[in-house]
Amino acid sequence: MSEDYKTKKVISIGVVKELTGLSERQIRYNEERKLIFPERTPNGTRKYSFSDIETLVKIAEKREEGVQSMELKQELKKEKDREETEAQMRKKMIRGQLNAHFRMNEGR
Amino acid sequence: MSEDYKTKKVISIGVVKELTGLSERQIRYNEERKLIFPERTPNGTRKYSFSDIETLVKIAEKREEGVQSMELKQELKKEKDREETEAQMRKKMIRGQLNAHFRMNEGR
DNA sequence: CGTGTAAGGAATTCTGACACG
DNA sequence: CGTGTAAGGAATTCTGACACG
Repeated sequence: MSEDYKTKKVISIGVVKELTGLSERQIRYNEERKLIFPERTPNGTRKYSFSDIETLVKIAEKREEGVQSMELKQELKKEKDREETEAQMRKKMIRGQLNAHFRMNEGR
Repeated sequence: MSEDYKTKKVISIGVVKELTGLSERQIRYNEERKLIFPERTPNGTRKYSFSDIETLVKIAEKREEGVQSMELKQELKKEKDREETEAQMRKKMIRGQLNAHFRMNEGR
């Protein structure tokens, strides 16, 4: 529980730089544009997750194709919405199965 | 591939301190005793994985019970050996299934 | 054995700004 | 728009050592 290695914000900008090949400037710029949302330690140091790193790589690829921040933001939002919809679907499916299960046992 | 969030060494000692509640001294001491193996950045900063953090927590619990480093080391080694044995078993099982599969199709 | 601490240095990260295009 | 850079400050991390028990 609460041990989601992929989304936990524990990585400092130096490591993100290594892992993505981007400059600190580029990484911070994507935050300024509201494309990623690192957390801050009490003293203000940014902390990123592996998920953030993946997003940064995707963004960098798109940018090379000439895609601008506004469009990137909308693409990311769409992606997020889609993921949330899928999560909802899974929940409903589980609920449905549970209901089916209990109906099945009602005849006891 | 190569995206194992749990074992990738990307976390600095400050974050490890937060996540485990241990002091830097305690964290470094466990390395000195060869119980954990952080990597180093080019300039010498230690980098830990989520897996290291879990190990540290386990060690801390044992230590409170009075277990010493030598014993801890042997326990950890046993654990590691067991995991490796399990990995071997899985490989063998897969190989066995593949063999069975091909034998089945030999009759064609 | 395991842990705290003061010491001094080296590397990291942060912000706001100017620059280029 | 996206990115580089110099500037100055604040916080992090490192090592080797002395201390206590």
